[in-house]
Amino acid sequence: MKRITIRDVARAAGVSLSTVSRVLHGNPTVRPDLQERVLETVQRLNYQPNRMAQRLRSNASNIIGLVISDIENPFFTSIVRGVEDVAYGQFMNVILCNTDEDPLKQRRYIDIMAEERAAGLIIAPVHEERTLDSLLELQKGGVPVVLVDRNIGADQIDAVLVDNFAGAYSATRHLIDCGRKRIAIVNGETRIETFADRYEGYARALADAGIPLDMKLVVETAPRINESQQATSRLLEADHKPDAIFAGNNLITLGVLKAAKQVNMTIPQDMALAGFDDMPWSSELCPSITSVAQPTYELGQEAARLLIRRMKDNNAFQQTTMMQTRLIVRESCGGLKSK
Amino acid sequence: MKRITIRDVARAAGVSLSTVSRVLHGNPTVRPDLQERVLETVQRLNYQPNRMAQRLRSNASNIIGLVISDIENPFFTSIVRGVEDVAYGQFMNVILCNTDEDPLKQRRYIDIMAEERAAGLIIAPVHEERTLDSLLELQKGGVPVVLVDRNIGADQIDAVLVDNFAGAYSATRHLIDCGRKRIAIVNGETRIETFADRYEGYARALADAGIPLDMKLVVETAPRINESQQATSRLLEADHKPDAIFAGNNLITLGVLKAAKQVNMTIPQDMALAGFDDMPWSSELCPSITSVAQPTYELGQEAARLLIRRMKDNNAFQQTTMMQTRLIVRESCGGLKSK
DNA sequence: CTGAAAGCGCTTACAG
DNA sequence: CTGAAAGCGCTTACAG
Repeated sequence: MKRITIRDVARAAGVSLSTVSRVLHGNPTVRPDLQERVLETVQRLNYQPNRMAQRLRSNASNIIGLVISDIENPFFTSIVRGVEDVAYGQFMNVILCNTDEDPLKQRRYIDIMAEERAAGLIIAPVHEERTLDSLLELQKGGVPVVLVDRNIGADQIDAVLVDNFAGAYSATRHLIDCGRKRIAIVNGETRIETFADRYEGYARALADAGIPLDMKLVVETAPRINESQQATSRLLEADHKPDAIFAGNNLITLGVLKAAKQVNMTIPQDMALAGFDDMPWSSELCPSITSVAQPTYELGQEAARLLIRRMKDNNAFQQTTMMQTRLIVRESCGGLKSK
Repeated sequence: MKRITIRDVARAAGVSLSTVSRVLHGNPTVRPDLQERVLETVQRLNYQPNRMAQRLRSNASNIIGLVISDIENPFFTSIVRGVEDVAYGQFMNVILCNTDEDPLKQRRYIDIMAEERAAGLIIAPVHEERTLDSLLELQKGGVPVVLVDRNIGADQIDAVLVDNFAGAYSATRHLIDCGRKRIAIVNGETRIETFADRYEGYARALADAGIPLDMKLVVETAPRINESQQATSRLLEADHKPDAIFAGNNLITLGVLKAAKQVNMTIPQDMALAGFDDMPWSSELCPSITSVAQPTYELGQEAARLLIRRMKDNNAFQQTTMMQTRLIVRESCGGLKSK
């Protein structure tokens, strides 16, 4: 099963390696008849260049690496679509890696992208000691990098971010406006920037309304359905129950719903619920869920645009794009309390 | 920004290239003191081998390519998790590509995987003239291939499949048992094997119950929320409405729900609904949805296992694993009609 | 046990 | 306009 090489083509077409290579790269200095003969031979032998060899020489590829942290979170898959749609418009291909919030996997995938000579890297990073350094190194090595969704403290790397603080503030404020007093937060781990920002927004909204922060109402959990359901169960079985929950993302929202059902609490009567991420099913849930919509697809698009911009001009000034969220009010918080 | 090469290491450590290479590959014939010196130098210079060059020579990688057709469909992302978990156990990395059901993109990604010298390929293929051939070619070229979810007619390629026919049959049968007479199907395009099988299961269940097939109740749509919502709207605004709908996948189910709400039809009173794919939110919807659960995670695991098996023994007999579904009955079909 | 050399499949100055 | 040759960074027989 020997592969056809450029040498085979050259021999079959009766020309030199150089000529074949030139034809393949659209070099115009080749005599038309030779060009045709080469093209015909390439077809006939079904020759496919060996990219390893190509890249060993010239170091380029048309692959964009996209590293996300949870493939099962629709937030990220929507970003993927945004990236892909812009990338395809530029004839780039997108390759995806899922780190699962695991610094080890992240490191492996960053290495792979470097070694595969990706044309660029878009990453929703897990913060970890060496992450920033390795990204900066990658960038210095000629692979443009764009951060998406999570700022790991670099004003040296282009980034596309969401105003998580403001989003969480608006949701919490809404719960307060609905007359809730004991507002809990079930949140992802605050070692992850987005969740830290959401916590801050929540805390600030409470403070601004003169509601003291009760740490018994602050729950941190892995941002997944099962884990957050269990964490919420513990919260709801404890002594002083909350009369409202702000959920840190869409998976946590589902976890909270399941936990509430389990202990027979009715939403919004017994407890209000607002959550981050608006999903296609948010409006179809029982009850429909008030949620903070993020511009996920647009995040992906913008990240790809920034990356391509930097691929074209590696000296471009660093740019951070910040996008706002939108609160979508539905049934899960009850009505507003009239003043 | 010149990269450190093996030559730099050799020079710095005062040995030959060969020796460095041997140390890096754990070749035991190297004197311990030299070995240590080399290792120390590698560390100090932060040397990372160039994979392009490595693979140009020895053709191996530890990357499994995983090609799916819709990154936004939770069915596929759950498969991804299954593949990853098994792959990591074998120290393989997984790289994902999203074809979007587009034969062109699929072709590009298959090529990329071939050119990147992936150690193996798992694919949920879009059926298209050349797909099977290119996969067979890849396999002959030494890259093991496993089909997942979709059989494109190859008993020459290992495959992990779901019994879509039986799943669709059981859901349709259930709707019949609930006393429904005018049962529609809103399905994905039957050019895709899974949807074709589901259609067959639906049709057979009707036939077995002596209910004539009414082609006005057979709707084909892109298997996405918006498209299926629109298609369902047209169905529900037409003359003789259905009294039940069988939805071809989880995204279509959401589309049907939205369409029903739009025309003020109440489920299950005005119309029953059962759908393929059980999702975390299926139980929280309004009403909770009767659905056909697929072993998604297990599909991914088994696919990875088959792939690794073949990587170890390229002469293994072809194997097809068929998995069954499970009908989960909830509120959306109303109660069973007692006989 | 170690080094010099060939070669993987390409691209690209360099001559002509 | 075209070819011969060098070289990308490795690995691996082949000598010693």
